Amino acid sequence: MTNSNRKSKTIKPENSAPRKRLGARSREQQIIDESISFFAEKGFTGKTRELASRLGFTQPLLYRYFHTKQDLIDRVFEEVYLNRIKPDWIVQLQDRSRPLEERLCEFYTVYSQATYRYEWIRIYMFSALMGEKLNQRYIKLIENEILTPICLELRDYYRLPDCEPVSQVELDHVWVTHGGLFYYAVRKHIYHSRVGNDFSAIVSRAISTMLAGSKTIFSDQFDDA
Amino acid sequence: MTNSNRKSKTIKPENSAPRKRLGARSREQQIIDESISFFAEKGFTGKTRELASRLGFTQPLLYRYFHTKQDLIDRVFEEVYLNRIKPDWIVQLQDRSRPLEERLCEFYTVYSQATYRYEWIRIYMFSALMGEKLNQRYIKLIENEILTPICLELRDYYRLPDCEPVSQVELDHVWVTHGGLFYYAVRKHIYHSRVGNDFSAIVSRAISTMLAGSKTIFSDQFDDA
DNA sequence: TTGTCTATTTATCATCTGATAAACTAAGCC
DNA sequence: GGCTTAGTTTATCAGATGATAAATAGACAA
Repeated sequence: MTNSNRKSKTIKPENSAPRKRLGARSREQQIIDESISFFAEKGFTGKTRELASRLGFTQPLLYRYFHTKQDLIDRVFEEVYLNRIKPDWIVQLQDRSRPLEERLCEFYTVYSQATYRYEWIRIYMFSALMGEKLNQRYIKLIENEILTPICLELRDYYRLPDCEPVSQVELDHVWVTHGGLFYYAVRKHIYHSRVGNDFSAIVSRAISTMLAGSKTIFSDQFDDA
Repeated sequence: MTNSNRKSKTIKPENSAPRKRLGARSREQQIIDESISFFAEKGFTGKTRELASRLGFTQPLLYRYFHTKQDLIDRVFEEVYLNRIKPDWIVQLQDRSRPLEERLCEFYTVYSQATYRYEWIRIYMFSALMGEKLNQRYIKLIENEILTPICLELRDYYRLPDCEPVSQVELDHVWVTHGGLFYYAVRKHIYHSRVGNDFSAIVSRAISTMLAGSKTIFSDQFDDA
């Protein structure tokens, strides 16, 4: 009865491909690549059999390359979170020989190209909802390596003193713009919503608005100092 | 063997509560309430046995009130998406006898109180990742009932003509602020991140910035008209 | 008290799903 | 060819999970 609907044992001559046999290295990378795409679409409750089916082989083969499903998921996390932010971006961001508006637009262009992708955005959100610690570490990284430097550049832009540490108020304020731009990717890849197709123009307008309108917010930080 | 770890059959005198017996109505509402909290935390792959355990009764009882798990999830969706946006908010938003800045701040205060909650934000994001159609309908509702009116108020604010329909550029621009504020709730409830505790002040600064800095963005819409 | 109704539990099923062991087979080497 | 190595499949397990049927028991009425 279990065998009644299995007829593939001996009858497989019409299958054009005899059977691919990949080396361990390339097979492993192939699995990781497809897993990113697969888990991005289905979430981490996606079934191993369906993943294997997409890869064109049977489910137990996955366990030759990854001891458990969680091991595979961890590798996917690594791939998603690791080396996303290039240190050079922050260096460029702080190059005061160029206009801040230009630097910010350029930064968000390269940053968005690296992260505002279907796979990245969705895996990022899935893992955050799961309470993954990597996500929280990543947020701290963004605050320390990106938003805090931006706050300091804004102080310089508004010709304000730069003695005190960046406050939560300043941080929250740049988070609004940062989050607003990130939310473009959420609308596109998670909500599957219709969005404007010229993202660099959206960035340009958002940055221009923030610079033109935030002076008093940053100034107020030093009123009673 | 199956029975070896079951000792609750006859021995249950020490359990203080003998056994609650609720009416159908109140039990059903109790299940929905707890389900919202449960699925918000675990996602919709949360197990029915764990949900029942939280409710203090056994798993099959769920199936007396909801025919399938999906039925229960659908009820949770309804509860989350239904009647979130009160028509009066939009009426107030368009009351030009009051300053726009004041109206926008007030709107985002009531709007955030209704939606920027742990349960709501998480269920919203889980369902969006699942590709729920209700989510896409909700986004359209926001665009039509909230963001488009805001764009029209901004045109009035900048004393621009109000003849053409609201463009995608205008919409995308107010989406940045709207999304930036929404992202505050994402950081708080999904990333479990440290956020400023005075959200109304954050709203106030974001609105003030947008109004002070967006004039050229909206004006440019009518340059070549 | 007794009886009826229905809320709740116990027992159980069928299927799914992650994981393992063993059989199979393609590829390289002698 | 025959041998060895390693990539792949087949068969299968054990536990989890949504769902159902039947047994149990609290509440209320006569």
